Amino acid sequence: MLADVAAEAGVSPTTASYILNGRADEMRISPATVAKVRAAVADLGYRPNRSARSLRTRRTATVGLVSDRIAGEQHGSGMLTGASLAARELDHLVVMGESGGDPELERLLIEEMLERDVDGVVYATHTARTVRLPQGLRGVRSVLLNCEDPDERLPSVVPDDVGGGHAAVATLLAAGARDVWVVGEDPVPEATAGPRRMTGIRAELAAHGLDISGLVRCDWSVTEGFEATSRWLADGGRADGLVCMNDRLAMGAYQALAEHGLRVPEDLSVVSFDGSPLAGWLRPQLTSVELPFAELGALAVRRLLDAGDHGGTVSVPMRVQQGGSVRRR
Amino acid sequence: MLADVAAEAGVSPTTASYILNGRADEMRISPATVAKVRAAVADLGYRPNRSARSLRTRRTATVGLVSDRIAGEQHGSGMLTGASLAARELDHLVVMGESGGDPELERLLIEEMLERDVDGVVYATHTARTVRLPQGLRGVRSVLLNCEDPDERLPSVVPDDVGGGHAAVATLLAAGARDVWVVGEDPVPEATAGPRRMTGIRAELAAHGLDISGLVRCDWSVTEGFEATSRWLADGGRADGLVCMNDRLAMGAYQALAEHGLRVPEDLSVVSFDGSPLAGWLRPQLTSVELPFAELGALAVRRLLDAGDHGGTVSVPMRVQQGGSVRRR
DNA sequence: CATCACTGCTGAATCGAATCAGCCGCATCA
DNA sequence: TGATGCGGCTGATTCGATTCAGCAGTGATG
Repeated sequence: MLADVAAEAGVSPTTASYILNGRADEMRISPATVAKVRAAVADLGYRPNRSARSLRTRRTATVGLVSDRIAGEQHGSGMLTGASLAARELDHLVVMGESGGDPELERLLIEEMLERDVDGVVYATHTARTVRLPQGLRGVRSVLLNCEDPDERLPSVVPDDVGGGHAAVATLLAAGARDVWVVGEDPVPEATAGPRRMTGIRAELAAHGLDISGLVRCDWSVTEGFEATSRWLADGGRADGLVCMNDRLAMGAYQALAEHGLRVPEDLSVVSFDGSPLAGWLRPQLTSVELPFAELGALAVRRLLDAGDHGGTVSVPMRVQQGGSVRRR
Repeated sequence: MLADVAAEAGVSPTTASYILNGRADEMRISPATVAKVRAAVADLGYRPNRSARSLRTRRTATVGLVSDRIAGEQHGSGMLTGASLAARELDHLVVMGESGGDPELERLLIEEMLERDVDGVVYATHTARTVRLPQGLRGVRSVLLNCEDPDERLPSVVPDDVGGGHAAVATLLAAGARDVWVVGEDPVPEATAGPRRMTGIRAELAAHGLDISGLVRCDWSVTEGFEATSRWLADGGRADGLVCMNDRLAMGAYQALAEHGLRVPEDLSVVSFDGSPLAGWLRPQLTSVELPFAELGALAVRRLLDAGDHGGTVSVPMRVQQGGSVRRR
């Protein structure tokens, strides 16, 4: 313990404490004494007891991360990776809990985290959406991850879906596409990804004097993507560029296109959103606008621990992950 | 704080403490007093300060979970979900850290967890394999998750890959397959999934007087699956049943089969391992022997917190997740 | 030469629980 | 009647740090 270090160095625990907390200069401790204490620390392999420290300081060098199911789902778990790494860089650890969407479990998790004096809480959702900050987090330092609360001015970290929409269309236009259809429509009212991507898509087309040629309505699953695209093709649907709202949808669309004898990218170009591993598994590999999950998670933790952060939403750019689904010119 | 509760109830903090720690009977505290204290607790909304408690008891109601990259990869993150839920059920929280495979980062994470007095550490790997327990965990209560240390008799939780191999082949045999090929071969010497699955596969075939007809060698990626299977088909390869070592490989095999005009399951049946979401995305949906990640994670935490656990490996059964890739008879 | 400021350090209290070693009063027993 | 036991509770210490208030010694200042 600290007392042993102090004894070994021949100083008081107070002095040792100041030195270990980087307050040596402030407290005018002589370099000689500092050296003695550091030597003692190294000698004894001293490691502070975090519980004791937390008891006094009410800080634990720990951040909470509550989510609905970001670990459970395939891709979004990158947010955890990013959060974990960023926390480590700032000498913190992540305490995580998954509610699976159950509000009561969520309440319990938050309560347990606060009991353990986490220095702040990241509240994350698997799907980009609007949320209401849980009661238990009111007054608690927190950052929203992949979601926003329109009623509160909270720090919030989300992907830049509008910019992503621009990028997706820009990729198609650069390949010469002029007849662009969109596949997928977000059915959940709170979800933000769909509408924002659509905003970007339309704006980028408008900048070239175009608009979308049409919308193939379906939700964001492989089977829906397949069926909706099949129906569209069966009805004589045609396009030279397809924007799919996510990679799974695109996979379904690929299946439908193949069944109708259409080749990607020779007959039409396809771009989608997510940049998930799936994009790299399809043939041809899918050009997809990447959700920067790890960055989102890391930024959320950094903002949480940045005392100077003054709230508001930060949108992280989405980059185009090149595949082979857009025709080269 | 506890002192307030005691004051409100008109008893000493000692008494209140005993009651809240379930030692009322042992300490012969009268029911009347217990009731008073409980009322005061409810009244004041008392929540114990965990740091203070930890300082005395050296327990934090927290478990560490260090992994290489189980969050980072798509499917295995289910282990986190399971661990989180099991921890909650036992009134614990999970402190997680991802090393990304970097031994130095792993060391740091473990050190930080121990400093924070986690009650134990789950050491998890993304890929089922043998490992050596990290130095920092020697003498620390720990459970291996999805890995085993052959040199130590540690509690370890892994999927039953041998049983999975049996199940995969049983499914094919039940569909009438007699000419069974295996696609995929584990190139990493420490990996255990491949060899064990192969053991089960051969044993189940042997039980029916058969053996595998051949092995299509490749590592476990979509592109390798595609290329290796394509080569095999080009060389005149034929089978009525294909066992793919994982779902990604199977996806590659699907692509190759389609290119060669072979239909699943009409021309041959396919089973694979993982039971990942991908299996449900393929057409036809893939019959796959599921890796029970959530169960594995949950069991690891339960064993970690079970003082009566005496070590040794527990293999969790792998169930067949039915798709449409095996011919019905 | 008294006052003052400054340097370099320390003693003691504090955070909020857990827990050991009793203590008081009353019934029982020889 | 005095010893003994037990039911029901409490005082004081402890866990290991942080931190406030303050105290010697020294040199400068008026």
